[in-house]
Amino acid sequence: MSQTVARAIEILEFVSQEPRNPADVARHLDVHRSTALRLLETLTESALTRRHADGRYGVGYRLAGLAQLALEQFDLSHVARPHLARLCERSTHTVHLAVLEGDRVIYADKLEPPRSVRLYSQVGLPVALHAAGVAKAILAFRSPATTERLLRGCRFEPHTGTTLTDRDAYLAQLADVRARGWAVDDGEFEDYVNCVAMPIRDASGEVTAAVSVTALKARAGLPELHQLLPALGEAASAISKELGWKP
Amino acid sequence: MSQTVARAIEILEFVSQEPRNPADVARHLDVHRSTALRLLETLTESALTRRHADGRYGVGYRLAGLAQLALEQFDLSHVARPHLARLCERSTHTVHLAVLEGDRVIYADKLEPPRSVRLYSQVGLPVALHAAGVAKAILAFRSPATTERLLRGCRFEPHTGTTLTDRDAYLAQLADVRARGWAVDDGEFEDYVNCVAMPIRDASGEVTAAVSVTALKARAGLPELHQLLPALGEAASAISKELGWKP
DNA sequence: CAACGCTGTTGCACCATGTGCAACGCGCGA
DNA sequence: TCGCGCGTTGCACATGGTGCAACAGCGTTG
Repeated sequence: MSQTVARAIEILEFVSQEPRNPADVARHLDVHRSTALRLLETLTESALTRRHADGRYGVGYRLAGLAQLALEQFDLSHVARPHLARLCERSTHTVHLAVLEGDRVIYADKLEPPRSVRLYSQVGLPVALHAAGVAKAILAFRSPATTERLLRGCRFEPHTGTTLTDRDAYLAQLADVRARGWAVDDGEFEDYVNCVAMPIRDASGEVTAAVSVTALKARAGLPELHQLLPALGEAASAISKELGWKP
Repeated sequence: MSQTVARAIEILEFVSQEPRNPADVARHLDVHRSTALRLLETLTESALTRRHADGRYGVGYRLAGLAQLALEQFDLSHVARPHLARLCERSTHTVHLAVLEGDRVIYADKLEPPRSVRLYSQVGLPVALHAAGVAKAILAFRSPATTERLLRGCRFEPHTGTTLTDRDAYLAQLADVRARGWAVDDGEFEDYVNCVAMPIRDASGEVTAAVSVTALKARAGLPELHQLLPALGEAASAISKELGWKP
């Protein structure tokens, strides 16, 4: 692991939220002002960041350009996108696509209905394996060996009153998910957000992705989200079939 | 300038074109295999890159996520986008938005009509100041001092038979651009590509951006592109007005 | 089937680079 | 006018980044 590269990446994350001046960046990284400036200069030279007229640094156009250039590498997202859009429109809630990547489950796409409250999730960030519906929807359909390996680094930290903090209880819930075909997040990561999730299968029938419908409990609780299971199932099934899955 | 960060960024550029295995990355950077692997591991840990099942590394979802997160920082692109889209549709050619950033002119947006031949330009990359229409459209309307400063690092390298390699001839052409209000690239960077460009003004009347219509000479030469000057002017003017410019 | 070449991986010594520091100038606010 | 915070630069040095050696695995070739 390269400390210097990790710092540069953290700068990108930091200034993506909003443009920041070099002193803010130095404080955020807990490094000297001259160190922050040198890292910013390197990122700016390649246009991943840019210096605004007021001296603050924000994200540069090359970040957008690289994302655009690499679009065709996000093949699953491409395939899934129209189905996610339809599900988002039908459900009027936030829809996520998540993928198993190495030892993590990462959000691969996110669609939000117009005028919705922004949820915490961001494309590219990993989920809390023990608390996220999409993670349960994936882990439930993996081999016990794989599930064990993925959970090895999981500390079952309590986030809310409903977070599962006991490994055995969690594995029991995965058995339920396997039986019924869908998973939930019952305010386990944030107590005012819940979701329902279903696995996506690839051409070999393996589960390495999942799709979910997420809402504020105040807007739609689990009972309302349960009504959306048919639509969620249709989306998950359509994506799976387009990936080559034959049920 | 941080060599380590620059290497990591070069890896991102390299694998954005297509996924690559670590040995390819090491060769590309001219570093040891273990160095390449360590840099890739750092990028992968933060999901800027990801490891495919076949061992190759491609771009990761976090790159897309950061670009999405930072969307609102590209305010000029937002303002310009609808006008660029209309111009692209009307002209049926590639449309670029470029901005002056520090001592460089960088492509900020690019729209291509369906089924068009891909041109070399990429969002986030700098242009050759002496050979690009958008650069001339910007430099022509900057103060002589700024133009001198920007051209200080310019070596007027010949790219094609029509590249301007003499500084004084270039400055004379900038005077023409100023007089008539638009610039051209007459196959100066690539001999089979030409364009027409116009400056965009901000609220204070300053020129820090430009818009262009670009085409293969085989599809549309300068005479055909000249026909598009009214439409180009409308787009440039509409964007300028939306930025607060009052003519 | 053995040999070879290439790749991925890891631990480690070492050196090149990244780092913080000091100093300075500037701008801003009290 | 003064004090403070920030941006910037040159430099000494500490540390992290680097290449190397060794190993295992895999695919190809003879």
